[in-house]
Amino acid sequence: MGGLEGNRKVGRLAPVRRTSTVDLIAERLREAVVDGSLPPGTVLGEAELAYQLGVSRGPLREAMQRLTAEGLLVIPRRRGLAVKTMTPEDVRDIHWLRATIEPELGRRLLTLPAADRRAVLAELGTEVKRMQRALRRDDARALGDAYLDFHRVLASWGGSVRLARMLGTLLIETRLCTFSMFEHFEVHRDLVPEHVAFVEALAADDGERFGILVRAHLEAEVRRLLAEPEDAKEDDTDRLLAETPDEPQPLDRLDLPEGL
Amino acid sequence: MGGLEGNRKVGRLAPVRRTSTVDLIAERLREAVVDGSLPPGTVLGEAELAYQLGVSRGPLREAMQRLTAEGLLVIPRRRGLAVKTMTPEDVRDIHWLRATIEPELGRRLLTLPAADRRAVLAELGTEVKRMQRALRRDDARALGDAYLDFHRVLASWGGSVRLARMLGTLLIETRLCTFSMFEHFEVHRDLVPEHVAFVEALAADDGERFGILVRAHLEAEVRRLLAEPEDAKEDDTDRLLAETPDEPQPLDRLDLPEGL
DNA sequence: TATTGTAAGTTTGTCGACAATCTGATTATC
DNA sequence: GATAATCAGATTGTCGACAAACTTACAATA
Repeated sequence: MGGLEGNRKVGRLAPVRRTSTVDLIAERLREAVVDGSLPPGTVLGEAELAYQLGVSRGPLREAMQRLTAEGLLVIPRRRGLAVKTMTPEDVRDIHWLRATIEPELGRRLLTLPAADRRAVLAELGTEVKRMQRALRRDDARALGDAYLDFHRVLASWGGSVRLARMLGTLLIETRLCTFSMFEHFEVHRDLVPEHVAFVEALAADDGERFGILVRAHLEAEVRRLLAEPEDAKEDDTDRLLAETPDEPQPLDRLDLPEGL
Repeated sequence: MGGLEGNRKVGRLAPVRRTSTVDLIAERLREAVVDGSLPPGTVLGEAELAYQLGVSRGPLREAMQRLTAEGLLVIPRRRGLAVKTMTPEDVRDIHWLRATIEPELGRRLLTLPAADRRAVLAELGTEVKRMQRALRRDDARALGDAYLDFHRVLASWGGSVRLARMLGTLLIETRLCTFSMFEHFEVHRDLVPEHVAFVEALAADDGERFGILVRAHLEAEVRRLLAEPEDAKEDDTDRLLAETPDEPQPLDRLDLPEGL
């Protein structure tokens, strides 16, 4: 009788979460992208990468396709894989999209039952505290991670699987924007008070104010990221990546994700 | 001098669009999904499908991963690939998302320069005419195709690559909703006047009205699709697919696309 | 009769190998 | 001296094959 307790409702076992190798590789690659071990413009050979991951090239190539569909990787012809370098246009696009999505998420959050709403606010509060601790330690990396998790919490409670997935990708792309524009993290002091204000607005049931604050934050981020538009990263890796033409692509049909 | 004319600006040749095999396969699969040759719940073996497409299993598996990331396919463990069957919850999610996105697109369209705006209206008008012709012929298939293209035009002029890509996927998913709920197309008479009204609202610069109309249309679509929630498609293919549990999945972390 | 155990068959998941292609540099020619 | 052509090297794209895992059917037992 001791030991395996808790299976009171016998028909309701939690399903076993078995994850495939491709999933593991994809997750590993995403981690590497967000933590900066694969900076934008990195061009890696498949054989080398597969060896590092301890898998064969087959599953790796499958995972690459997954990341490509998410827009985090580009696959230049016969040149392995490259982490996407975000252009100023990408920066604007990503942040504009987030500025459209996140206020909507806030609005949806406020329609949740009271218990759930308390739970969300608690989770958000936890992340803000993480941000505060990171700021005190001047740990830009930890600050950025907590920032991502804060917005991931927002996504996960939005009630839409698709939107959550999309915002999750957008957040990784946001991180790529930072890496594409600057060489490394920098501590961003305004971030914490801004997010405290976000939580306060939500706690006060003021979805309108939340939206305004979020939009202001994101616009400020765009300005900060695009402050010096020209001198940002002009090394050779970018030119290799530029094989994918960003400007002259014919605008007749950009309907579906196709390698890009 | 005859022959190859038109290269006046010599430095501005259109880049050669070379498409990889994986791209071709992925596009082919998407076509098959939208035209109904791969109905929701279809479980196909890799070898069989690869043979039909005339390729090896390698590239096919890579394309599968691409479609999986888009949410059109699910990959049950060791059971090949299955076209996603949309649940009522999916139907609501997809249409709610579209109801959030498309009004925003309309608003953005109205900020375009006059010339572009005329071009959009022209393209939209063309699609509406296609819808009208299809309706006169009682061709539900053609009507549905024109419907998709109408909204694709909307997406392509929205000024956001990411949003365009996302709406493109959402539209295919919309088609999957139809296939998941009904056995086949049905001619939908209200569709044409509704879309005429959309174009009129845009032509009148009334983004507000456009948004209201679009939301109304999408809500009506949800009601129509979920009219008979129980008797819709209860064959064995669905149960096979149900290996991916829709209800009892632990809701702790739904942050990133992982197979699902 | 229902349930469990066993076994065969089929299919996936993974790996290794081959060939086509691209890159980069070196050489020859105008 | 600069441009074009050639050649070697390396890497991707694709295919075939093997082993593990899962499914399904059948048989045995309680």
